Amino acid sequence: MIEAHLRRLRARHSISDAEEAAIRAAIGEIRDFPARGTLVEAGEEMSHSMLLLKGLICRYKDLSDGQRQITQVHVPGDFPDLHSFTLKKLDHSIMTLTPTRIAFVPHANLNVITERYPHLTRVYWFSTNLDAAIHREWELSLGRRTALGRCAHLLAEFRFRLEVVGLATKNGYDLPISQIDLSECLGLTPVHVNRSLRRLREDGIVTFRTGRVVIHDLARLEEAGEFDPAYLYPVAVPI
Amino acid sequence: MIEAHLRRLRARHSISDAEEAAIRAAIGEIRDFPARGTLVEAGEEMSHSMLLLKGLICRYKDLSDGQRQITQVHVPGDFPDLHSFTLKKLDHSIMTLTPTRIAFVPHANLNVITERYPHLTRVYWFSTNLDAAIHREWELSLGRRTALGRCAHLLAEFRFRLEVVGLATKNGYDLPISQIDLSECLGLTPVHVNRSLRRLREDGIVTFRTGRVVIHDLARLEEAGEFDPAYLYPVAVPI
DNA sequence: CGCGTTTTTGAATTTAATCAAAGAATGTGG
DNA sequence: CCACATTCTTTGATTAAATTCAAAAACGCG
Repeated sequence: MIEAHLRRLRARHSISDAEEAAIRAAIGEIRDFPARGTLVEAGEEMSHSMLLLKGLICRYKDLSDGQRQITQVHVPGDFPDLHSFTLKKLDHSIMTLTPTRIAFVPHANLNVITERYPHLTRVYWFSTNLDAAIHREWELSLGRRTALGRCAHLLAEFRFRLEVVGLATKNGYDLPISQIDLSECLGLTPVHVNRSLRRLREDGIVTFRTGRVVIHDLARLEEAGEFDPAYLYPVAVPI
Repeated sequence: MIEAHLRRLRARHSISDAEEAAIRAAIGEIRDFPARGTLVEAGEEMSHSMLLLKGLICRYKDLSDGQRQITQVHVPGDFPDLHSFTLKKLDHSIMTLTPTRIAFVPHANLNVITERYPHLTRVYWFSTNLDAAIHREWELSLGRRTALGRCAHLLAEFRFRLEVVGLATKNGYDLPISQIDLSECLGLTPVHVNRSLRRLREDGIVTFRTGRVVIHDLARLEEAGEFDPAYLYPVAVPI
């Protein structure tokens, strides 16, 4: 059930049996949610964090004219609002992109972890710092990459993150979201995303269609987006 | 010496005498650095974190063609690379923008804090989560705000963060950096930043000149940037 | 004072947004 | 299972925003 999460943690750190037991003990209710539903509104007071078991969700912020910026997309195994444990009120909203299954982890249980399991606390701290590293890479995309580069980079990032939890190969992965969703990640209009994707397709690099990403040439995809996975910390780091 | 840092922490959380002592005990060497110098190169292995006592520094990432995106600017009292405690290798570089004074905090000492001071650990975890919240707001700026809105928002954010540590008033603050630096924060060219700043000045909102920001109309500045300080967590949150 | 950097401005170009509308896919209720 | 409605994708034409190129003016430092 939380296998994807453990796999994600163990990709970077060693987790002892006692720590795994502590994680399992911290988990409360498990619930399913339909696609495109609000999970948390910005400013809401949180008393639990959510562990994503299945599906895709995103965090986003809106401007007053309705323009939306998705600040991060989460894949199974992620702990999308672990930061609410210390922030309490979130500065952003969270919604499902696809049907999802979520495990709720009460903050009281996370507090027990910080009191009794310093190493596991550091591992979870690392996890929120990894989220911040992804934010920084997106800042680079939004601020400096071209439309084509942004699209390529995002598709490469998703592939890499999904592969860590066994949901992608070198050749492709399921991504059942719309080009509108992509445009809200990329700071572009849906029309321009569509044109950029056409270009990537016509150049024989990648095809995104009907909820699936088919990669024709991974090397060229990563090159087009200047994707370097170092910011995703793929290597184990003892802490 | 670390008064700005304590002030910043205590703006949000209560710090006990024992915790303050633990912070002071964790501090190692203190050094001064000139303006525009590299403090850390991306990918470098870190064994300490840096506490900014005086001056301004930034974190940034470059593309291969030399384009630079500054992902965050740090003000006195900030712990700019506290995240290196868990990440070890940084995904970005760090440089000084102005002459600075920095206190080095060995990771070994931070480790002691996580083993012995769970509450202080949560406070520092909060601190890195606050950094991530700033990243998200910058993603919104870079992805969706207009050039004018980005400039206004950034100047409003700097004012707010500097006021927390007593370095800004409602009327202005020192900001001894160039328009080129601003353009690297904002994902714009220096030329366009210059034009946006002229517009803000001619509209009687704010003047940025010779290292100083003079605010003519704070309400209109924050309105122009749709600045809402909620993401900076100005209110105390018990954790 | 003189040199290098930064700021400022103008003109031309490029990129991406906007507007508009036709097709394709998806989901729903009958 | 089909018909219809809705949403999403795709394309073309036009407009707007920001970049690029160029050069002069101002500033800051040694």
